[in-house]
Amino acid sequence: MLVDEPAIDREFTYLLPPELASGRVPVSVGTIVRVVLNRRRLRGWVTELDAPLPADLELAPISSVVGVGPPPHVVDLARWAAWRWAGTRAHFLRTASPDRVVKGLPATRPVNPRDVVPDDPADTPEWVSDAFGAESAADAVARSVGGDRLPTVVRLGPCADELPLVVGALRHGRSLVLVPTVAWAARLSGRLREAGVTTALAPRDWAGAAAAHAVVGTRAAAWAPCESLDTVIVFDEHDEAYQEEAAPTWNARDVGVERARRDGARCLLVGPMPSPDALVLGGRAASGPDADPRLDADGHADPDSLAGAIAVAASTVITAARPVEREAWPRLQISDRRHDDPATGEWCGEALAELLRSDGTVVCVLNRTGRARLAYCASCGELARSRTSGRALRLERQQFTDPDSGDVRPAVCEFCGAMRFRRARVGVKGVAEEMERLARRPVTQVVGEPASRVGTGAGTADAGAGTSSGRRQARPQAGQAALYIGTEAVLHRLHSADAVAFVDFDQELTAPRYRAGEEAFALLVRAARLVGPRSGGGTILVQTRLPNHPVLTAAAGADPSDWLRVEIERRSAMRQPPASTWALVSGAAAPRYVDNLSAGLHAAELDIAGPADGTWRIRSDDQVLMLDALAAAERPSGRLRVAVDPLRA
DNA sequence: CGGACAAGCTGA
DNA sequence: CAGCTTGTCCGG
Repeated sequence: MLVDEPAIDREFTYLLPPELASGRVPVSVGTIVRVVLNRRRLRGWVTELDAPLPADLELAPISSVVGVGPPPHVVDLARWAAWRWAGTRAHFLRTASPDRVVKGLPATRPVNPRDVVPDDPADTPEWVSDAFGAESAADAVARSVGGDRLPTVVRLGPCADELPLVVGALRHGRSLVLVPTVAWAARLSGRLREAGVTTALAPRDWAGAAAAHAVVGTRAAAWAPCESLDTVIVFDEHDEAYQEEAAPTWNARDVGVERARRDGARCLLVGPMPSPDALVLGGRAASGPDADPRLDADGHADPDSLAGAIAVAASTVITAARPVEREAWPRLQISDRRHDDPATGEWCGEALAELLRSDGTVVCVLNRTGRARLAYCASCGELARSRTSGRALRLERQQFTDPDSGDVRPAVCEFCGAMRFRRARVGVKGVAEEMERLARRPVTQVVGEPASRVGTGAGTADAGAGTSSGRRQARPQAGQAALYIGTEAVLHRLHSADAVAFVDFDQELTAPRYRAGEEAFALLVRAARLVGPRSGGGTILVQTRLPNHPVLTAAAGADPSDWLRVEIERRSAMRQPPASTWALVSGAAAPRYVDNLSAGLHAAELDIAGPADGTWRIRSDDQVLMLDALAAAERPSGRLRVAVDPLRA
């Protein structure tokens, strides 16, 4: 058995007294038990029955059987995840276990889809049938080399209804549906129940998940105790909410993909923009040393075949017809700040001013961080950016510093040759006050937790209430029109608006993070959900000095494929995830752990850099080799953090 | 992790 | 040298 103490990542053997073996809770792999280890009473999981008896050792008995735990295949999944994110099994088994004691599971009945899902193929859009229909090219490739069914990537506009896809899946059998937010999970499970589907909202209804036909939930639901899944669907698979920020930095989408692979289930990765990670998953069954059709005989990735696999996946993305996808996006209006009349204020262009004076509900987004970072040409208005990475250059004493290379060069505009630059400077408080004056109506500020009002006017901040069932609210109620300003949190707290305006989008587009473009796109997706579909007449307004940035072109045209191609090429060229696997190693024990790594078998093929700020960066183009090396290196005692492919790096 | 036990530091 | 801190080891 394994104790619930991640720092003790070792198995111990105990005796199972006959009276506990025949108790109310049957003992199997995954069962939660209580033991005494080194005078401490600890909870833990059974990992093996009839384990070999260690010689010359008096075994202690298990103290008690606590309750039902994760099923054996989930215990094994935890073993895989511990390898995949260089963590401990206990960490994942915790996530996979109920938060209260469960003494028994409801009986699993065979699923008859006709009984639980209204059969209305006439209402089923073509792209939904496509997602379940003929084997995709990627499937065919995988089968031809004897591999498993690969995930299918489905592009679904932000305002499209997800229900037909879920219903399509339920017609085939049991489904695990992952969504990024609790509100979304609650809404979807409510709709499924209304339709008569036996639904469990995981992880709250942990035991129910074992027998339900549909299991719906957020990140932790990837570990729900369901059996014999037919389909795993991940909605908004690009969403950062799926990834744990603390080490181990596991991602629920990836767990879902692996789970589907192990169950032989269909896997749909759905979202307005297929993430580069999803395309890699769709192109290779990234599933450890066991079986991977894209790996050579020694289990290592061939970069050429990986690139080919990504290309196959990209070309087999399932999409709705163009007009349908366009309808699922609101209009995107780009306000080019390079030539805007500065008389309307440093932060506010003509288009935004007009929007503020309108009588609709307008949500303004302004991330206050790094506000003094951007510099733009005083004569032509172009933003100063690195030619290689597109990141914003920092202006100091008439000189530019490239955040990547550290190169310093004189501040000369690459577009017009002028030598005078201004700093883009916007503070949220000042903007809120000026905005109120400009709009002649109260502005509600949404930053941290509760919404607070600025100024004196009335105006209610009915944020975060969320509807628990029914369709996403598309339009605000009459008379509720209001003006909001906030950090991106405002997009999570409100659920509908006539317009969303990004006061300074360049900050998102040029942020010094390799996922900046993806994150910027994700913001536009959130905004689109507030505003509603194209026919609703709502608008996303983006103030920018980069009006031709591919992220903006993608959202404006409701087609992210061109941008995605560029993004994947850049990630490959710069050896960023998912083209390369990274691990950040820090903590007091980090120096000794890195020593062990460099002394290991494949050290020559690892790119070890650091320490910078006490953190080492390990990198390899070969994920399997890298993760094997991380697992093989002995972990010295003391604090050690290993973050595999963290979001911010 | 946290209890045990050993080795090191301190103060009257 | 008792009393306390700090460090290392190890668990069934």
